[in-house]
Amino acid sequence: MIKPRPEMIAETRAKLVAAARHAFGTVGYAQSSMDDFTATAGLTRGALYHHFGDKKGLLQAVIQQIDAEMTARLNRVSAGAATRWQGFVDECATYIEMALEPEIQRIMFRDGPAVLGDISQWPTTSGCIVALKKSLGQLKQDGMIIDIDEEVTARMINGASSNAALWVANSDNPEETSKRAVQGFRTLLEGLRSKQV
Amino acid sequence: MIKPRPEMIAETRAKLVAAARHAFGTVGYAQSSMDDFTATAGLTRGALYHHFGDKKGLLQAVIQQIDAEMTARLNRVSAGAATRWQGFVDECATYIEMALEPEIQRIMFRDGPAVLGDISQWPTTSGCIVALKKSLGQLKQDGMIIDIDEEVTARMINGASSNAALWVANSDNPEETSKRAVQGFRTLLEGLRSKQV
DNA sequence: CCACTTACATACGTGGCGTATGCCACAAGG
DNA sequence: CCTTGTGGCATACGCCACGTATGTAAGTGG
Repeated sequence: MIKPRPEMIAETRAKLVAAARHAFGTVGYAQSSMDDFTATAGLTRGALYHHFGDKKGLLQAVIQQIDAEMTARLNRVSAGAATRWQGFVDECATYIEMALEPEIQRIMFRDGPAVLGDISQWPTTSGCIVALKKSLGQLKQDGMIIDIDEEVTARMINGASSNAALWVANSDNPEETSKRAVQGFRTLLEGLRSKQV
Repeated sequence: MIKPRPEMIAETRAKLVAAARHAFGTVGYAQSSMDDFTATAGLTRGALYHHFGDKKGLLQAVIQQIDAEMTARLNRVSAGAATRWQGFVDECATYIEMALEPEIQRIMFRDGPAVLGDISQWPTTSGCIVALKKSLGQLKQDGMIIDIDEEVTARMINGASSNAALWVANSDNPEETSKRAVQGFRTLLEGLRSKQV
């Protein structure tokens, strides 16, 4: 019944990440007291410093977890679409939808960049950016889209969607505004398609 | 020789804003000690709390100042272009260039949103967004661009350029990367033009 | 000239962070 | 077994930064 040692450690780390994720996602990184959320995990800051070095280290771990979830979700969406182009569009729409979730928005698009800097500087390169780049590369190979710089375009799509989401989430009428945003996004993406009549 | 009272006050406020702007722009908002940068302005936190309420209030004042400068710069650029479309493209390119400046990037695109939330929630609505919207509206009236949602598009351009700039600024070779970014941006904007043969 | 406000400085309390240290469980070696 | 580490985590301490409460001098209106 007694769990093996490595499992206990993993559980401790998971509990800390979960507690921090909740705190960061609700009240924000700077407003989250380490004493508080470690206590809710049944631990103290001692465990935190031991496993993650400092508050920023824990934020990185949280981000890594969320990013993995988001990447998996994006891959599922693009894989389930009829055409590659449709898959890409769906992927972008999903990206906006995800950016609407308060936890993702706060951690991935606001506090994350503010505390850790640009994504490319993060230890764990963002899987979402990679996923977008991959989709763009395939579309280019297939001749579905014009000749673009995948890296640049992926970055801009990332920025555009996160910003659009921020705007939607803070609007008076999120549902309706969301439709406007997604529609505007589709229009923007249409401009990337090949002019095949 | 003795300056009138209101002028003294304005000077005090200006000194605080300037000192905070420098501190925020170099070491970042969270890392800036109020005691430190008020001291470099020859004042104390007492003056800060009196005029700006708290640290966030001072950040708002700093942002307002920078935003005014950026808006003026954007307006100059678009006014000096040959055509409206060219003016708009130049405006966007200028936006990316501005986002490359460390002070603007840090304050306007990283710490600002992280501390104050979405721009639309800021007390002083961002003049830059308004400028972009205005340009888009005129282009639409002129029939130069397809039918788009100006608000959404302005937001996405804002997000795309700020993110692209963040990427450029942290790349190994900023000059070359900047060219790639601007070029990619132009390509994206081309997609908005009317299909007038 | 006096009451009152304004524009700041000073003083204090609190809370959060980082580090140093301590304790306990477990694992390895004799 | 006993002993000697070592890793996992808690406790204790000091520091720094923020916010507020209070003080004070200069200005302002009646």
